[in-house]
Amino acid sequence: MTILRSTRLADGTARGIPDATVARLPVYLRALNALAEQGVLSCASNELAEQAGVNPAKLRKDLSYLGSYGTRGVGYDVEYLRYQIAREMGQTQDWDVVIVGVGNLGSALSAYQGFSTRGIRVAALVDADPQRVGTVVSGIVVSPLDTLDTLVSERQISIGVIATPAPAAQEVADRLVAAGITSILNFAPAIVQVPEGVDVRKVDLSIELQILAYHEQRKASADTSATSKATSKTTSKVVSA
Amino acid sequence: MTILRSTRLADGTARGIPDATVARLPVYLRALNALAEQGVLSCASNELAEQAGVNPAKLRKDLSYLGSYGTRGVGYDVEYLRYQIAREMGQTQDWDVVIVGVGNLGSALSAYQGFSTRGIRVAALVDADPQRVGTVVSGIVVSPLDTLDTLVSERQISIGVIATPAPAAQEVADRLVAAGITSILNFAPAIVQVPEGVDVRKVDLSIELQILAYHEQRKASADTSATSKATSKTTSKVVSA
DNA sequence: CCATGTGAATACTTTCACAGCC
DNA sequence: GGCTGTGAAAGTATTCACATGG
Repeated sequence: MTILRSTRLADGTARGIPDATVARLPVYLRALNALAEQGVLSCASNELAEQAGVNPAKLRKDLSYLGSYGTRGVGYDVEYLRYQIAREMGQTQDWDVVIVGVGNLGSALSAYQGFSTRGIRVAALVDADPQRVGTVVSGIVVSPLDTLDTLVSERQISIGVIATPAPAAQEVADRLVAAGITSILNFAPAIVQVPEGVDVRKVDLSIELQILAYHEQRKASADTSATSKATSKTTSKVVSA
Repeated sequence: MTILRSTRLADGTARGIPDATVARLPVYLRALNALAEQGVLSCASNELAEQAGVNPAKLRKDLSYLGSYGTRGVGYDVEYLRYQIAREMGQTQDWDVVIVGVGNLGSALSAYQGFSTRGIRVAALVDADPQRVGTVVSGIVVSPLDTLDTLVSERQISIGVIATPAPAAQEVADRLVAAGITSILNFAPAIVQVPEGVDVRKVDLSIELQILAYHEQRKASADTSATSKATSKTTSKVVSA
């Protein structure tokens, strides 16, 4: 809906990194971590871009929003750049999340290995089902839904994850907001309404597959039209992530 | 990397729906289904847009790429529009997917209720671990990784889902491509390289949380700068999905 | 009248191409 | 010489505002 971005902070500091760039910084971070593990100390934008799966120019433009952390004629110091991006992304601290809904998806998320190394810590699990409350999932005791307020304030939780069925999503979002959460990741296939100032990101598993199905369909029909019309140039479509 | 889009098909048919629009059509479809279930027969762009969580103008523009399926002064016929979008998205047929990797995430995906009503059918499960092969997950027997070719061709599978750990992702992608798959949804936190003509979409759970953490951090620092400098206008930032 | 459908305006993103600096 | 950092250009996406037609 509405996106207001300050290009300049109140104090006059130039900020306001474009959304598209913010979404890629974690990818660069991961690529840099991989390089660091291989013992690579320095790299050029080409190499890093290749690792990250993006165009080198885009990588450089993205990094330019953070500052000038490279050396002309040389490249980037892996460790230094890694630190700068991590700092920008707020990864110098750990972020505690609460997962609401401990079904298949919620359980899988709570067991996900990739979070800890990215500054994400699953601090609490919550479920509305009394049958699940009290059970231990991934080493965490599941708490009842109405303890959200206490959990959030006591454990300094700043991010909520909705992993419930769709019908419960809006109520859970309301409760998260009431508990003071201002960032929500929603896996439920439902649109949740939140007050201004609260960020919601949505991950919808079927939608991703539906988008792929759409492209499959187009490929298929392009093929048939190509065979029926020998002179037609078929469309090649590549969307690399 | 490279995105080539044909705005016009070989036969001259006007096509080439923008990517951003394609990504939203499933959302509209879901909203329409919800309305249909409530017994709503007709709706205006405002209502549908509200349900879908988008701007009405954007909705109308999106729909205009499909054709003129509304009635001026009235709105859209729910069932008719639903069918038109479904057809455009290739949802008049079912799409079979194979999930590679039956760990926590793969299991959760195979049990996911939301797929069947969206034209997605989990047709096969595959894992490299001999311990898992032969076990039954969500009613499907897990097959060994090297039977991919047979599975894909015999069951007409067109979409592959990678739900393995990161190090295995590239090899799995290669095998999927070798088996004839041209659409891949990758949940592994790794960039996979694929040949031209293969679509890859990536869902990265930690990245979504890292993006939220970034915004949290900005909110926090905006707050502190606001308290330290009473006259400064703080930035309000809302990104609704 | 009223809500759609759409040109035109605006905003954002990507890519190019080269000046600038090591 | 070579690679970064960045203006400028090209390509997409969103939003506005109103002509259009039921």
